[in-house]
Amino acid sequence: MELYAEHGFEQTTAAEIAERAGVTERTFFRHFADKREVLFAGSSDLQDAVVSAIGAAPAGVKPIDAVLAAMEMGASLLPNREYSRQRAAVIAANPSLQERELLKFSTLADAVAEALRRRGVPNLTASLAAEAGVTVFKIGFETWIADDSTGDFAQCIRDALDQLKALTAGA
Amino acid sequence: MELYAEHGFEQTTAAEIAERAGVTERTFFRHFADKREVLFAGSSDLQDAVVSAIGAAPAGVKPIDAVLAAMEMGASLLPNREYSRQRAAVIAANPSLQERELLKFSTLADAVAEALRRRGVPNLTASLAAEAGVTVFKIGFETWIADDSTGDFAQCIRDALDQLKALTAGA
DNA sequence: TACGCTGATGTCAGTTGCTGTCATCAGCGT
DNA sequence: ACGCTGATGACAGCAACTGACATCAGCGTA
Repeated sequence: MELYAEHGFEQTTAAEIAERAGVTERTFFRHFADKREVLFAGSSDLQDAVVSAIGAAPAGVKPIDAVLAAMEMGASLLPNREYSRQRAAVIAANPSLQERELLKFSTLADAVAEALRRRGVPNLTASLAAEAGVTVFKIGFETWIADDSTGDFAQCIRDALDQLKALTAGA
Repeated sequence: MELYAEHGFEQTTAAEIAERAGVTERTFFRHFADKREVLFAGSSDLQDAVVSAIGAAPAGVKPIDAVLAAMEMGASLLPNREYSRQRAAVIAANPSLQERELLKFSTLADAVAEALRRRGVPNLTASLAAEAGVTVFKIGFETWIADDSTGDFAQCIRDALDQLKALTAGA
């Protein structure tokens, strides 16, 4: 993060990261699949928590509500706002990092959909609920780290879902 | 596409693609930013069509309906189902290609949101409507190329949106 | 026709991300 | 003391890209 924020992602070589960490470049690539993965090390923890939260929801809870609760819970696992903002800035400055982040979200959505299906939610419904959940998480995150944001992350997510509901409500 | 489908994406070198095309490797990289971009050459056409479709919607149309119409229109620009299926299989077999596809969809969503804002749609609403539209496009596409699919692409998209509406409807 | 401009291509060298392979070495149980 | 195992270092190598320069075809113009 230090090197990426200071010199930019592309200008930072793997050798420099390894040197800063006091190891060899080869060792660096044993710990991280590639240069980008460094910024997404904790994403599997988030996914595990969200998936287990879905599984722990009481029976009878509607899919979208189970997903919302899981996302709010996952929101509490993120680092503080200042760090999140800096990390987001690094990612926003580089397309290949955006690609990786999108893949992580996509993988998360697939895992959420799978967790819903295990609860008996039909195939298409599970996929759509999962995608909707990830979308409100993403948009809620953007709102949260925006300069004029005041509320907490979970509130931002709820607001986004309310907006989505209003949007899709038939006329 | 031929080489990717035959030997796989990673097993195909840029030199081989260039040779097949009768040009130098350097020339190949002058036409495509990287190895992956070959499979996404037409994505900007799709984006342009969708964005202009949003702009052409009659005033007073609700955002979600304008987006739906634009997505149905964009659906008609894709190649036939057999080719789309083969291309999807190549992408599904390689994570880095999935990343690129996700980035294209994300860029499309941003462009759609921007087009909505030009129509006076509020910021957050525009983002959510755009994301919802891309989601139903993606899920509709998956349904369309599924083995047991019968209807056309536009119908798959409408079905996905109907499901999403049912999902987000309050109890 | 000769000239000069422009855009596309070829050539070549170089950097960097990433990988396979083998040696080394610390820790740890027997 | 011995052997096993997991982590690391050392090294060579491949392939994706990039920058710089030369070449060449086409094309308008004097």
